[in-house]
Amino acid sequence: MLKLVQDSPIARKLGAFIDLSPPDFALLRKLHERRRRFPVGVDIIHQGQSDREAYVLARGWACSYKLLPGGTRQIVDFQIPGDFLGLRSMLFRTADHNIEPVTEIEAHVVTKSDIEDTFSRSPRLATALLWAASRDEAMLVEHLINLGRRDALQRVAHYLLELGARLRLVGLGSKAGYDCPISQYLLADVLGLSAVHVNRVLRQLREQGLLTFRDGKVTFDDFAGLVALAEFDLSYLDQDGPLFRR
Amino acid sequence: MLKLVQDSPIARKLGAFIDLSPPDFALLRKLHERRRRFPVGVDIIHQGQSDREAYVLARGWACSYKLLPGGTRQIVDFQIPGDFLGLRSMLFRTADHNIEPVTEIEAHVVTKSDIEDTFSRSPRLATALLWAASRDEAMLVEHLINLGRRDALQRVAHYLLELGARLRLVGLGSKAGYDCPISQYLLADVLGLSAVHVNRVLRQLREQGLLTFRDGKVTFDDFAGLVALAEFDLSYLDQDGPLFRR
DNA sequence: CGTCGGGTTGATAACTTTCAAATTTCGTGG
DNA sequence: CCACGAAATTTGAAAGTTATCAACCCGACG
Repeated sequence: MLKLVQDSPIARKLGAFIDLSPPDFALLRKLHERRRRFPVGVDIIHQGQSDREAYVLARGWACSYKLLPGGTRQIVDFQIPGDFLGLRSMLFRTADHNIEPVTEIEAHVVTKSDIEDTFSRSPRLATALLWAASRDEAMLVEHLINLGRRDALQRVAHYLLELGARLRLVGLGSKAGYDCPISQYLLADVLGLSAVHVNRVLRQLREQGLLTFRDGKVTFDDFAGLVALAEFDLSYLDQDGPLFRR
Repeated sequence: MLKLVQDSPIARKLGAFIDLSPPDFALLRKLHERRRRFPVGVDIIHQGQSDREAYVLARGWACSYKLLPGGTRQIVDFQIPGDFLGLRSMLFRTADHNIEPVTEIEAHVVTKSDIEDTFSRSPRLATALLWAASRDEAMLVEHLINLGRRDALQRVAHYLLELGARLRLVGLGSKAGYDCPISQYLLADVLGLSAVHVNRVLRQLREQGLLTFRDGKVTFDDFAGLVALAEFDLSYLDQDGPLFRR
């Protein structure tokens, strides 16, 4: 069972920041008690809602998004195993965005008191949580830059590379590629492009021998070339191994 | 002196979230001890740097940005009095972005131990800090949506409205308008547009009687019309008065 | 004065969206 | 096993938005 916890996505991720101690694992194990399953397509958190519960994604993919009056939507990001869902809405009066499973997902419930417990019992783990939140924000910033200053080709390449790096961190991908259950429509909504254009860009990347996205799999055909094209520098992910050691 | 602290931008801002108690003011007053001045145009934090110090902006405007290999840059956001500078880079191995004063600024130094102190001595104030951080992230998300799904006209209108709302919160603006020391070039870099296009859009907004941005002043000529055009809904700023009361 | 940064404007080029339609994929029921 | 319909992908053509390039203007300042 302890081994199970060590292999969980959240432990892998936090373990990249601090060396987790046995008591830390115990706290994490407690998180694993309340596991809940959610079907595809039904919001698990939605704008305006004010219940105070967050989750750690254990299996499957989700996405956080906001709907605009015009009917369009912007996906803020996809969440993969080990990511938090709705941590910010726990602190706000009302949730300011929606979260929806992209595949069937399983998630662990995190309550406000869990967080408070963690903060009082394990400052180290608390630091790791803050680091995780900071890292989420850094990804948000990079995403902002993607939308603001990169053209569609770079944008697609950069985002798929980032997803790859995040998945590697939790053991779900490699430099060869990864399973990616998102449609071109979803990719369009996260990248601020139209689905049609995403399709064209994917073709271009494929024809240039850089990457193939087909049948729910992203394959990096030329990792180095892709990194160069996207000007991808993963230092913003801050994942070069534990910063604080025991 | 106590009065001075209560009127400080940071106290005004946090006061919108919790009713601050006298001990809270005392802690905030401590923050006000180390005040430092920085000239225009010289980075106070830059990418890759790893000293661990953050600031609370007391006077003037700053901006956080990232440079891209091509020579372009994306401004992540402008910071106004009461905002934190570099809180995230304190937690990261190395800063992942730059911060540069837009005007001459004065800022209060915040160290890691200040934060730890606050967390242990005043859980209420700590909550307020987390709220402030969450609010920053919510603004980042809204900014992302701006870049991803709004055209240039809405984008400019929305951002200038947001700045107005933020400035009102710290007593530096009204629904009539505010002083805004940023050039059209800077506005272009924060909105992911070219300076030329920003100029055209500003002209359009002016000619439609919506807003005037001239001589360092933003004037809302038709606040309601502007809100409608930008589909501006400030609930994401979560500033409808203290959530937690004493 | 002369220069320099910021603002303004016009013309052209590039990129991306929109609209429309064909094709493929895939789950489901016959 | 095949047929069918819905959803996702693919492609072309036209329209729209924004960037780029190139001037010109203006006030601040040495």
